[in-house]
Amino acid sequence: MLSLPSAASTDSGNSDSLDEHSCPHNGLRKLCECSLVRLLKAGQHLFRAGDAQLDLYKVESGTVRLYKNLADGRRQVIGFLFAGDLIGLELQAQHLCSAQAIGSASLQSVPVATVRALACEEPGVLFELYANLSNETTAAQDLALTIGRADPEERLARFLVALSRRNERRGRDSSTLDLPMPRTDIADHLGLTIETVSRTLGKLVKQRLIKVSRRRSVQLLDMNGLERLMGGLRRRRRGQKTR
Amino acid sequence: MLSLPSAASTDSGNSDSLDEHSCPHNGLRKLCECSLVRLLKAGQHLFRAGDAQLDLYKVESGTVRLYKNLADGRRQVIGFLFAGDLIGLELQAQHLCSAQAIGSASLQSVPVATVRALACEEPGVLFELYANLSNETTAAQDLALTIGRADPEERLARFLVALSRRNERRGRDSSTLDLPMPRTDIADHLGLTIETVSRTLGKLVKQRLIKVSRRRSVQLLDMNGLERLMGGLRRRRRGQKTR
DNA sequence: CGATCGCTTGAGAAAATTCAAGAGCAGTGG
DNA sequence: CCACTGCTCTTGAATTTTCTCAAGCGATCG
Repeated sequence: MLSLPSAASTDSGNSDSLDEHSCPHNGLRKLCECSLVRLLKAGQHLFRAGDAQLDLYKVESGTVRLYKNLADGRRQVIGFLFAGDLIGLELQAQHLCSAQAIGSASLQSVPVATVRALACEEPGVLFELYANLSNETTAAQDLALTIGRADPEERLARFLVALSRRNERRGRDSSTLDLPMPRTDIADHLGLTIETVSRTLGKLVKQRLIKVSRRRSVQLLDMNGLERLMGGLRRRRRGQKTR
Repeated sequence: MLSLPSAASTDSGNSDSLDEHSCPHNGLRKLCECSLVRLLKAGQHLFRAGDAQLDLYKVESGTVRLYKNLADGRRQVIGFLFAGDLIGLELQAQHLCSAQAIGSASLQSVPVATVRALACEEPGVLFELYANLSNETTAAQDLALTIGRADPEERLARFLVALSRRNERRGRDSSTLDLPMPRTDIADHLGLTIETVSRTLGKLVKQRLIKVSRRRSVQLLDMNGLERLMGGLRRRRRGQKTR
């Protein structure tokens, strides 16, 4: 009864660093039926960390960034959510991340109480939410791997390939990426500075792995090369142990 | 009906960077009743990334590390699991992390099929698993913040405070920590090298924030100081923007 | 007691950040 | 249509941080 994603690719770096949800079927459609629409302008917050969680959201259009802050303002972008993605799956009493629109966005919202009620009477709904939350967990863990152990080139490769795979799953062109977010967001997502992001993108261009047009559009020219980078077969330096 | 953790502390760095699960009540107890016990020796794997997920586990004793690898062996430790923690909540077809015992450990295991069956007939079970998975997600996101935006001193502080809060929740002494994992694990968890971990612990000692005994036992001498560090009120350098 | 393993410490090297311009693009209004 | 202005992004040079490499130390175990 539990519909589990058969995705489960081979090894490291397989899953999306962006929260990814397949098109809702059965149960989730029902949820959408009782939803209200919420429109956000560029930069507007959907909610902030610490706010009570009142609703579960689904992105209809636009892009939303999820992020956390340290007390002095340093920011970690946890993920970018696109059309079809669910926000607020944690169902905690209070939000632990902030969610903010990049450009203008529209979302559907369903009160958490409604979600719970529906989940109680229809187990399929809860199963689907569970599967989605599970993907979110995986994405966050992959992000930790990316940030914790990959160098800037690898981080960018992982980020771009993740976006590409996402496109693929949605049946869109996997080699043409639109980056709706500014470089600051990419930097804060990958644990780098904007300068390093810029320079590193430059390196990828020089290696003919990608092509960047008008700053926000990226062509992936060499998928194999990017995936090799992403996997982390680092040209090893001096004596590096292979465990 | 959904029993949500009322935890939800104020802001950043609130939640545990270690997967934390309150004592199972109601539903989960039932799961435990149909469990088998599995014993692991030091260093033995419970499963590896890519293995089919057959069971859901609960740590009975000992410590387990969850980790991911890049292709060349670089490792990111996602978290440490202690007695009471659940492993395998993602319920994906295949494991996406590896799980390995640190020292010897014992675990209870329940076949995933059994979990699903129980979850179908008893919604409370699924709700509890959901809440636990939600905590795991939060932990992974916090880890991303830690690794992505905190300096080594802050990372260690966050790590130690997380362990302390965990102890507190379990009703144990929150200022005496036992670190069952070697420095390599801490380094791979926090995105540092063992040398940096060692030096940074030294700094914390010199600041009288902690005391280290016999390498694996840590006394937290100044909780406020540690929490200040953890929050990230960084002595700001030159002109740092405050957003 | 010597060996091994885990950890610490130091010195030098590499990498990413910081600071400071400068370039490219978009939108505005003359 | 074209300056003008503001913003984002890129590039360069210097600095800082962390990593790397290499010992050294201290326990624990045959």
